[in-house]
Order: sequence, then C-alpha cells, then structure tokens
Amino acid sequence: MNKKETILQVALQLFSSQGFDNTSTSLIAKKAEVSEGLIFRHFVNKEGLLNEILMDGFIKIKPYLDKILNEEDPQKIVLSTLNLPYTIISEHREFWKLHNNLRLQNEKYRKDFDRNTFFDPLDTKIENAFKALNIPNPKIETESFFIFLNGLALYILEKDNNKNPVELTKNIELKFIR
Amino acid sequence: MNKKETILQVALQLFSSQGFDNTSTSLIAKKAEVSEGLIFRHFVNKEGLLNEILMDGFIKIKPYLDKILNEEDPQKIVLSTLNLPYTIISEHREFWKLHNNLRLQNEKYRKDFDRNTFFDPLDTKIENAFKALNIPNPKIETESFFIFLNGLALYILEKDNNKNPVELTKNIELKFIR
DNA sequence: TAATTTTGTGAGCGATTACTCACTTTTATA
DNA sequence: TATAAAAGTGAGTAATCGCTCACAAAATTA
Repeated sequence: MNKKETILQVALQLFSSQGFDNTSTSLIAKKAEVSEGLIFRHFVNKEGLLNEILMDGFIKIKPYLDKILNEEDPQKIVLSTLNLPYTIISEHREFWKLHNNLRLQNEKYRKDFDRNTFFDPLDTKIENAFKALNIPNPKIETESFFIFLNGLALYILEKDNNKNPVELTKNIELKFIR
Repeated sequence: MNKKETILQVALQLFSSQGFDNTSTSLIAKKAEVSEGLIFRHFVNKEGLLNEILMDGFIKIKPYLDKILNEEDPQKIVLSTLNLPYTIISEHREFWKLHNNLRLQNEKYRKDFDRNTFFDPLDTKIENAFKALNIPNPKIETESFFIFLNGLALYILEKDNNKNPVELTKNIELKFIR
C-alpha cells in the first residue's frame, strides 16, 4: 500500500468527520502510520494536502456529470439529476461531506468553487431541459430545482445509512415533471 | 456598553464568519477590547461562550416559530413557514449561519440539536396543515417540504445581500399549494 | 464609611500547532 | 555496480492555543 495514498485516505476521513481546522497533521500521521514529516514532503503544507484531496474527489465526480450532459431526453435529464445527490453521496460520501462543509464555512473556498463553474454546464443543461418541456419560467424553475437538489443532498448526507430515498425522490419528481 | 454583551457580539460575528475552531479566544478579546481572562470569568471556557451565544439566538428565534404555531389557516401555515428562512436570516443572519455550520460539521452538536426537538412542533404543524389541505401523502409531502426549506435557507445564507427572493418563493409555493 | 462581592487585568502556564531539517533508507537511472 | 533521486524518519522549532491565577479596580451591601 502506497504511503501517499494512505495519507490522502486517512486525511479525507478525518477532515470530513472532524473538519479541516480541527484535524492536526500529527493525528493524520499517527493514523496513517507514517512520520509527520512525510506529509509535508508530499504536499508542501496542510492546505496542499487538502487541495489534492479535493482535486481527486472532483475527478471522481466528473463522470456522473458527463453522463447527464450527454443525455438528450429532457425528462431523463431532470430525473437523473434528481438522483445525482444519492448517486454521488452513496459512493463518495466523505468527499462530498468535506466539500459541503468547506463551502458553507470557508468563504474563500466557496468563492473559488463558484468561480470554478464545475456545475455550470449542468445548470444550463437543466434550464434547457425545462425549456424543452415547455415549463413557464425555466430560469426560476431551474433555481428552485437546484435549491431542492441542495436540500436533498444535505438530507442524504445527514442520514448515516446509504438507503436510497425512492419514495421521497418520486414525490419531488412530480413537482418538476407533471 | 456592557463588556459581557460586547464579547458575545464579537464572538458571534467571528464564529459565524471563521468557524468556532478557527477563532481564538485571544482574537475575540482583542476585537472586543477586553482582557482574555474576562472571557473565562464570564463563560468558564470557550464552549461556555458558544453555548450562551446559541441560547441567546434560539430565544430570539422562538417568537417566529410561535407565531406560526398559533396560526390556524392551513394555507397560511404553509406559506408563512416558507417565508421563515428569509425572515430569520434577514434579522439573525450570523446566528443562523453559525447554527448551520455547527449542525453540518459537528456531529455532537447535530445530535444534541435533533434531540432538542426545537422544530418538532413546526413539523407536525405542517403535516397537519397538509392533511387539512387533502394532500395525498402528507408525511412524505412534509419531508419534501422541509428539504426544500433547508435548501432555501442555504440559498439565502449564501447570498450576501438581504433581498427577499419573492419570485422564487412564489414558484416554490405553487409546488406545495395548488 | 468599611467590608464584601463583582468585574476586570495581564503575565504566564503546559500543551499543541504547522512546519523544518539533517539524516537514513529505498528506488530508479546511467 | 556506482550514482543520483525519491521516499521516509523523528527530533526540534517558534508560534499559538485555551486557560489559570494573583492581583487591582469598581460596584454593591452592611
């Protein structure tokens, strides 16, 4: 087992459960069973470690997004986006929790992320889908849709289990596709 | 100006913008222009300071809740609850931001808060309102409703301004009351 | 006014923080 | 196989952390 990988793995686990600020590099080293110095050899500083974790995470998330962006049926686009929170979180819970906490707590991170436009293509994809479905005010509808999506993601994150909230998602679906 | 009050005010501002862990007692003392020791005289420890801030905050929030709980018209109940995020955040933004961050980041705080059942009466109130409005599955509808409400609160928190998102709220309203 | 309590100070404590660096061990290259 | 580069160690650093405490000033009570 690669030691660099172990550090990344342990740090992600700790950052997501305890928070970035509240996790010391000494604890990471201890749990990863490496010397503390090795962390700084590989990642320069604590923030560098965080950045590499985030990069890795987004690279793993990307394919889920691309799959939706390649879809053409507007109804399918909306429906599979509604399932995105469950899909992502069930497979990358720790990363998504970390990303969410940083986004809500760290203003600098939030602005960097927003400038990064990671989800922008999905945003326009959804808006176009609503247009295609002849929804009266597609721009506002898209805004509502993403508010719902964020709420749903938080809801799933807060549950400890990874059970798919099918009935709930169905109920929400009907509010956007009649 | 009361020095204890100043400490509470400064600490709330710093905790909500930087996070609890990332804010030192020395910085609070400096910004409040008091000695660091005074913080511990008044609040025993850093966590005691946090708790008093939270207590104060919830006491200020309570009346908004009570107003809805005393309402009888089911439609009005749903509508004014949908306006709750904007109402609370525009007047107690810092407190609500702090509460949200703690809830998402600190597992102990989340569990304590959930056990505290602060919002439980509102939950049943909404469910009964949906029953009165003959909504097919009131339990699931209530769950969706609060997911939406959480998403909306985050949306308003992330915006720096305090502008009431009327058009958006109207759009969401129509998804719950036809 | 005198005694007591409350409010406030600031130097200082041990523990912990992120990080450095001289050094050794392992791996890759010539 | 000799050499260079990369990976890994662990003791040590200054700075900062939450917090204590002896003491002084201010407010309250007797």
